[in-house]
Amino acid sequence: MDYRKTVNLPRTDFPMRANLVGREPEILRFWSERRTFELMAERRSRRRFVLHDGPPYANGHIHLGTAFNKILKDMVVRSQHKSGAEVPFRPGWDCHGMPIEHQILGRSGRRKGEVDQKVFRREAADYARRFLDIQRKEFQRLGVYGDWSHPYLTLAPEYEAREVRIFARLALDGYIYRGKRPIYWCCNCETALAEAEIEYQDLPSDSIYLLFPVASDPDRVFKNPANVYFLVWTTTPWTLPANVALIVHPGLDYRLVEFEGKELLLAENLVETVFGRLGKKAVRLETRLKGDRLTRLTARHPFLDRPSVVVSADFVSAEDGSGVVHSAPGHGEEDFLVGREHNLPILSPVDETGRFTAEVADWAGQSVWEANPKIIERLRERGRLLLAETVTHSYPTCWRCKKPVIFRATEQWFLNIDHQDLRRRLKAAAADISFLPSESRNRLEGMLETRPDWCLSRQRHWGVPVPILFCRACRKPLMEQAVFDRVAAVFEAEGSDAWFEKGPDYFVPEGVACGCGGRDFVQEKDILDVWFDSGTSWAGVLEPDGLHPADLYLEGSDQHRGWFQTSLITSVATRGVPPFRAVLTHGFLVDEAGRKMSKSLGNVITPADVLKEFGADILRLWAAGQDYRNDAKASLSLLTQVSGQYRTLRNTVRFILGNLADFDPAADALERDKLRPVDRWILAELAELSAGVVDQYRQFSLHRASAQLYDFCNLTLSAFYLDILKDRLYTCAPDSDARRSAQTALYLVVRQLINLLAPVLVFTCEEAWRYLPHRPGDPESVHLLDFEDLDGYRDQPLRDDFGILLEARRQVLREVEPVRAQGLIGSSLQARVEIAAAADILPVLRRFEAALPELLIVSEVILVESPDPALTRISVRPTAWSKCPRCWVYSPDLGAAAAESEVCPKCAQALARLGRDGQASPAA
RNA sequence: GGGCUCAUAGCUCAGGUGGCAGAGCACUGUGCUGAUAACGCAGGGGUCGAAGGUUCAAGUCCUUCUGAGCCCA
Repeated sequence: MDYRKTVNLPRTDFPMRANLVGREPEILRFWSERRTFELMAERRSRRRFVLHDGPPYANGHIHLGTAFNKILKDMVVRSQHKSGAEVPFRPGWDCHGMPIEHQILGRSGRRKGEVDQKVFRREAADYARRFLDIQRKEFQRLGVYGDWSHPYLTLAPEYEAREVRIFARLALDGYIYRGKRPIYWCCNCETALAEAEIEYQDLPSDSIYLLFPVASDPDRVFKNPANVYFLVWTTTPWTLPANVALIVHPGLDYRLVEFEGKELLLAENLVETVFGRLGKKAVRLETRLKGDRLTRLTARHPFLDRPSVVVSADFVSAEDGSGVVHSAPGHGEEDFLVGREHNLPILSPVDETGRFTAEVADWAGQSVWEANPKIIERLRERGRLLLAETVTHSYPTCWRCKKPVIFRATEQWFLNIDHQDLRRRLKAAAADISFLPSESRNRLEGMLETRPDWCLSRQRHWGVPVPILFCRACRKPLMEQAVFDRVAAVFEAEGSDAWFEKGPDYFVPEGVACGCGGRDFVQEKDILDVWFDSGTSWAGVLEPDGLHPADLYLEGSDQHRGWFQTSLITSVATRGVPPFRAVLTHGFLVDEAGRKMSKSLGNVITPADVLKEFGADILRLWAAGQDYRNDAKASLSLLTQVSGQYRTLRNTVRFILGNLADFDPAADALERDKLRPVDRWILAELAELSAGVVDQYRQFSLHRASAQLYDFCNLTLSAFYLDILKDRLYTCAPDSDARRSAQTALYLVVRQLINLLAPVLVFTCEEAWRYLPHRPGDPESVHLLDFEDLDGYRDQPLRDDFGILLEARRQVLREVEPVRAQGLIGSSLQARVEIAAAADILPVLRRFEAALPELLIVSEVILVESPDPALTRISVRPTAWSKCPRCWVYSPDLGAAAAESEVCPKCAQALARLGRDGQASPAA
């Protein structure tokens, strides 16, 4: 007889093959039709969790890094939602700034000065909106939850108005000043750059050693000052026309050496290095003195008729150059600070295109790069050059055009980072923020410690204008509440384009006049740094909805110097509190070898590639698996590895669903105390897992949560629990307590698995949810279901017992293997196992003796006390019993139940219960 | 040059307060054929980046070095 029809084999329509590429769009349509995200957003709760979306730049398609960031946010948001929180999540876009301006100028071949700003701004806005739409669709395709119909845009009128109000608050409180100081300047883009807009590259530079003759020596530190020269090192010859000082290190030893008739002064410990480079010998003279004894000296400029005073500063390196550096306060941050301390003039004879102005008569109109070799040549002619060579070192470049930038002193608007002790308040605020990983606190604090004032102005077209009016008569800026209010009100009603379309009178309320009595004003032309746009998003987005401060900001680690910092500054300065309670940073995207992804290396993977090849859930599972303290590694082979893990998860779910085809949780579930021990045990394990995973989610530890879930499916379920359950599920009568006990446990297991995995595998879990037998009142989407509490199933004593049983099982399995290798048995059911148990485990084995064949998947187990109480011995041989043709377990009692029967007693009972036709007929 | 971080199996990573090197993937062998483009079992594979030190005992603590990454100059 064919007994196959009498056993309860798994049945489900949940497909083994995922076909994510085809199925995910269908599920997206389902969410859209059923308004699933809206229903999620409608949840109201005592606990609110605000993750504020850092706005990606509305330019180009999303890349894998953007996708990674958004998926991490989504998993955090969704797990918070399932933990019972109310989670408003409003995605946003950064719409102003250089990248868009660059694009639009580039494709029309125009330069900055050749466009009509009003028309240009309209084009830029269209461009930003177009890419916002593209990126929105791309994010949605990844299954990311959010209020996609109402994203925030930094170009929205109400956003701009709130930004202006923050600027106004800062200005009225005295944080904003206009000043001349050196800033990063891109000669190609003709604009100031913020620190966050700088990229470092290895580039060759001139490296020259030159001579500054001593001009005066009031303390007579030299015997023959007229023949003494400072030996000076620099890598930027073009800054020499702006030289006003030489800087020495106060604590360093300086030595006079004789070379070709001249006496040269340089750091003692660098003498060998310098003259070694030159390949010449220098003779050390007796004179030797500390740097601080040099500071009353004056030197003479090597080719201009100008003195160069000698000052000291700690930053002078004792390892590079000569220990004497030339200082041009208009061309360097440190030089500027030293210059300010000594009241030195700030010369900056370079225009916005990087050409010398008329102040530098000899090279006026030439770019600083063209002038470099000519300046070197001039030094040579004057006999002031000792050595010229080329070095390669890391040099700041523009993030947009990749050209080297220069330091250039110009009039700019700044935020004074030390006003009212702001720097200290920022650091104090950082102490109250929680950082993940914790190292990032150091990093942010270190940057706050040393950061210069924030240069807020940009000489560009596409941005929010610096909302300042100057008095035409006295040139003083008009900083008054009434004026700022008016500007903000106009922006709110008309957008910031009004600034460029309307005259100054439009923004000056009736009766307002300058302190000098002037009533005639001109508008500032510069726009605000785009980082000021996004740095005030807490005011533009969170505050209006009462969501400031946010619970979490979650961005790549580059935002330490970007968004985290700019947001912190504006919020602490104007509100006294940070805009976030916690900061989570993740690493950058690299390939398998840890290299940065780049077109030239050909190792770039795009989200579109992954979607086409694998599906969004695979990308999400990959993202969940990344430990965000390290860089995120992505490659084809790593993604293939991830899809293998996905298959394991999917198959586990599918197998369980198949065994629940005839199970109605409302009618068929058994009470906990009616369950078999192993079923109670798996629920105890499940309860433990759930608590662990929910806790990991709470700590945003996604990679641990996903690893725990995977291990549970793979090790606890697939390799053990599901394997031993098959006999009971397949061969017991469908409605027997033995089978219902297993199904009761399986139901809770798979329901919980689907739910716990749902923040990661948003599509697959939604799909699986449709195949799960439902309880009355279940929501139609798994994403509307909260995490369910299983603490009632915890049972540590039982887990301890199973710890012993599972260890014994491992030993048995190992012993089965050689018997199999000898060809004595195939299936483990052919085995007879004799366990001589050690004293410490014997009582537990005895207690579970009846279940041992099931747990070991063997037919016969003989348990005895070991002669050596310290040692468990296991022996395996083929059983002498016969195979039951229905359940395949070997039995001594085949046919005992009835004369015509050939099956074992257990099967006979099941068949009797099934009825005459013997048809297993699950009531599906 | 400064700050921070990392280095454990071919790959991805676990290894609070020092106590016999772990898991998954991959690989090899094998069983089952009632999870079958599945599932089970077993196995090989590591001088824990290098060198010193503390200790009865170091992947773990200390020092130095090497290499890599990020940020800053």
